[in-house]
Amino acid sequence: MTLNQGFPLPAEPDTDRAGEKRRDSRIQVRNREKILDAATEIFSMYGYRGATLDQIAEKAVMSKPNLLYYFSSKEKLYLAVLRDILEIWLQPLKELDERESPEREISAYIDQKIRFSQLYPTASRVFANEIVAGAPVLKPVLDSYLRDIVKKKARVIRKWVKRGELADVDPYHLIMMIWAVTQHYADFAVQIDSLLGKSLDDGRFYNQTRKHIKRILMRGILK
Amino acid sequence: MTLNQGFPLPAEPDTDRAGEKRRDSRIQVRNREKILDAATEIFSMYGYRGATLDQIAEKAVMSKPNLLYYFSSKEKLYLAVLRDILEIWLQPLKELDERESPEREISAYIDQKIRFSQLYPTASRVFANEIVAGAPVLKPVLDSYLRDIVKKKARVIRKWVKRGELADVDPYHLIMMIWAVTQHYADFAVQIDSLLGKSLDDGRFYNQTRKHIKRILMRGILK
DNA sequence: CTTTAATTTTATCCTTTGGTAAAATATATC
DNA sequence: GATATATTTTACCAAAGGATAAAATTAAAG
Repeated sequence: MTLNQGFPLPAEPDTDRAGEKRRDSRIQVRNREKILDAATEIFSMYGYRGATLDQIAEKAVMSKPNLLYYFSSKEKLYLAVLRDILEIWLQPLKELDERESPEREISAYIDQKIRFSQLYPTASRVFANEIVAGAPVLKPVLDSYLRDIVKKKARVIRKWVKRGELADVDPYHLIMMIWAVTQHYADFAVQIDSLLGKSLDDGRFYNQTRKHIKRILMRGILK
Repeated sequence: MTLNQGFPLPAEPDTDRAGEKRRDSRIQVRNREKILDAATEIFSMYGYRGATLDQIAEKAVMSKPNLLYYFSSKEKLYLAVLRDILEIWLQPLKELDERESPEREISAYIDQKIRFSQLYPTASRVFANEIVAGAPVLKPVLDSYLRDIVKKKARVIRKWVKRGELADVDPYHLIMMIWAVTQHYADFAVQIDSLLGKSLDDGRFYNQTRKHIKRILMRGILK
């Protein structure tokens, strides 16, 4: 468990293979992708420690040593998976724009988050797993990168409140509330399936969910 | 991974040791408790597969074979942990009473859920882990027991809506929204700590959180 | 005190797992 | 088509992990 030696998130396209010649042959790209997909699925079910390279290799239809040819260790592979996820996970928040109305912006934000849950449920679960586990790898990123972005966006929300366009809500709690609710539909999908027999794959259910979340939240925070 | 052969949840006080003599000596009780506590903590960090008996034994200050003297397998231990958790997890929902006002009842429900997050954050994380992993063990319980309770309580909420005491909300989405938001503070505690340097252990923060959640949600759903 | 039963320790087993070495095969370049 | 390079396979290894056996110790009962 000595995973984590600082996280080279933005920039640095690839942890492995620093400064090499002729990278990314056709077959490289295809196999790396195959592996990352398989790894995402396995990590989402068993977490970092619980996942095994054998499982991942099997899911990627590839021998274990062959997998290790592309990612030289389980840790490197996990980092690569997390890096991919973090990028798409963070994107939407950055777009909150104070010049627009909170109604429009927060609504759009919720849309994007629920979209993410629909499109990348397994990725969301890998992320959830990592955080629930205490973020052994991502902690540094949360403490720096995420912290900064959220602080910035909290300021935006506070501005809306001051302008009287929003009820007096705490920006941090609001953001976390949106995260909690939207991610729930990906992370706890099994539970939802048990209760309703539905998932976000179902377009009708997706829209119903989206609208419902938005209705309650927007009603709760708009003046 | 052949965990799960039906879940003997309500009733059946103990999976192991069915029908034995002289159970529960002083030392038995103490050690079982010590083990369950340690196991909860380890399972919450690594999930079922990722946790090891060595880690659990170490945390319980006990040799591995000694641990296995009390719980004859990792699986049995996990089941025991989950059973304990499920019991306290489910309790609050059962108490929703249609004869009272939704304002009062839902408010109380949120209070209880956030209380749970404060009192048993690691337990909450074990549960989260299990669900995120696809509920390999709890699926049967979700499909039967939980499903029934939630269905019943959905009816209560629907009644409130019909009576015009509540906005036109979908009961299932509402329940899940409450789950999502309240559990978030336990399950994603590291993230919250990164962003705010606070946790529900902090009484001030606990109350602020509780009130904030309630304010937004209640505003969102009351007429 | 003994004697019996419960608890703990020590030694050990077999399987799984992350990872390596080196041979074999396929692909690309000239 | 020969040569060099990239990819894949086969055969392993050492450590970790769940579990058992049996001896040693401690606690309980008479």
